[in-house]
Amino acid sequence: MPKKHSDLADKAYEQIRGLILRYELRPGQHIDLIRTSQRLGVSFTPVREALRRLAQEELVSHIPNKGFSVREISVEEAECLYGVREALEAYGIEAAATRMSPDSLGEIARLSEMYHQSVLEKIDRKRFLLDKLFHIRIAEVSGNFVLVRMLEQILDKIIMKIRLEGMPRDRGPIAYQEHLEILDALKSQDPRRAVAVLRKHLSNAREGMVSFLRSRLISPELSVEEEIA
Amino acid sequence: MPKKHSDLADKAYEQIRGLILRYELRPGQHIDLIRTSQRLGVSFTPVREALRRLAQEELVSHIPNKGFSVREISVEEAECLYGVREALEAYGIEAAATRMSPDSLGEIARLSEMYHQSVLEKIDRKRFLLDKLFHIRIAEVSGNFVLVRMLEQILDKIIMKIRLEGMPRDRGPIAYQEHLEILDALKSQDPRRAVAVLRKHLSNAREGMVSFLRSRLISPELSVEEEIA
DNA sequence: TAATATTCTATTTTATACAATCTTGTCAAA
DNA sequence: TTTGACAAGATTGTATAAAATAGAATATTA
Repeated sequence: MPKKHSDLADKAYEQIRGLILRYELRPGQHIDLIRTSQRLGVSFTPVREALRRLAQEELVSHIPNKGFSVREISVEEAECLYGVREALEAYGIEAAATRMSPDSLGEIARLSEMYHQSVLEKIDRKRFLLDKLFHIRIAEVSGNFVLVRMLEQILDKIIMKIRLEGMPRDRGPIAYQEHLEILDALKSQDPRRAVAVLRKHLSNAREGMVSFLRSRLISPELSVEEEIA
Repeated sequence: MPKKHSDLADKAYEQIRGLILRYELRPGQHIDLIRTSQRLGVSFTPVREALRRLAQEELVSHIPNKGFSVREISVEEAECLYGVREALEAYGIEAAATRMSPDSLGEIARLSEMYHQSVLEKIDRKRFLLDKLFHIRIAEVSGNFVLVRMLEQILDKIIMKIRLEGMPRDRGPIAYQEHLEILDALKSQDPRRAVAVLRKHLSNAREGMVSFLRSRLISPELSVEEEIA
């Protein structure tokens, strides 16, 4: 009988990571060791090791003698993340464009349609996941597994930021159209066009994100004023 | 004020990382918890947490119930690393080219000359460090700190691989010339040329590395014998 | 003899107790 | 208001024991 995970620290890592990405632990929130280990039904030791890993990954921050907390991603950092994302994905799609198998193309087309569905249904959680998968699958075809791993971490952080703060409402359908263009470039095995279309797609997305985040930046102070009044 | 609880796990992390990058712990070697914690003069706990972090960073591998060992980087992975490196650095230098201050340019020029010195002196350790600093400083000017952190991790792994296995002998002086070309492109604030020259530089370096590693692949036993002797 | 179970041992992993240290907030004195 | 002592609570590090596991050694079976 094969046991799935016999590594509690590993399990704790996956679980806490999930809690963070699903906002059951919110950015800025202190992560209480006792509470968390009770929640997961294990002792401190594996939880602590999990948190160290997450700190290395920069999903949580650690201040010596003060403990762990869920990392807050600033607008500036989100922009940096997008910059790196563009560089990585552009490289990935260029390599992938000439290696696309019919199977891969089919899979990516399928993901596009599912993405479209989630846009129509307005289910954010599903939509962000499918968007991520669309981009990851393309990167995977490049054959560069180092790239894939890094991109996953980048995307998770970007999603963590924008899923909390929100995005322009009309972005979804446009993104779907852009996905179709990317797919089309991939079908015609045209690396240069694929790169160009992808770059356009990502720069649009970044623009939307940044302007939206900056516009929101004014309101939290207002709410403080409101509270005083 | 005596600070005793100032994060031993962090210190252990830095120390073990150093041991790995300096080959005092060799790729493939099992990392004994007892021995290592004695060596660092601390108990298991901080060492274990450090190793978890290093596993997350993929400098050590972890097999449940078997423990930790220094990661071995294959030729394929080294190629992947180089691919990502090119993508990241190309993006970085493009952003940096228009933001170069005279100070930054001076610093980078100085690093180039020190690199040249280390090539002439044939001190590998110094040479690899200065090469890394040259590339990192340029990336820093981009202002994208996410990029810098990722690049540092990539470069450390590449260095870890090629410092152990070796590089073509004549690569040093050529690399120096290429560094000068990069510097020149930066001085003239020409992003496109900077990117082009950098890409050429890195693809030359990758070529050299890959062909050298593949040629060594035939006689790995020999090299081990030599190193022991 | 070969294949398969079954101990056994060493190591890793987890849990827990405890001490040392650090942070923070409180309260009184300046 | 500021300062500093102090207590309460949390974090960190150590030590140690219990549980789980892998790998080797041994025994059993066919």
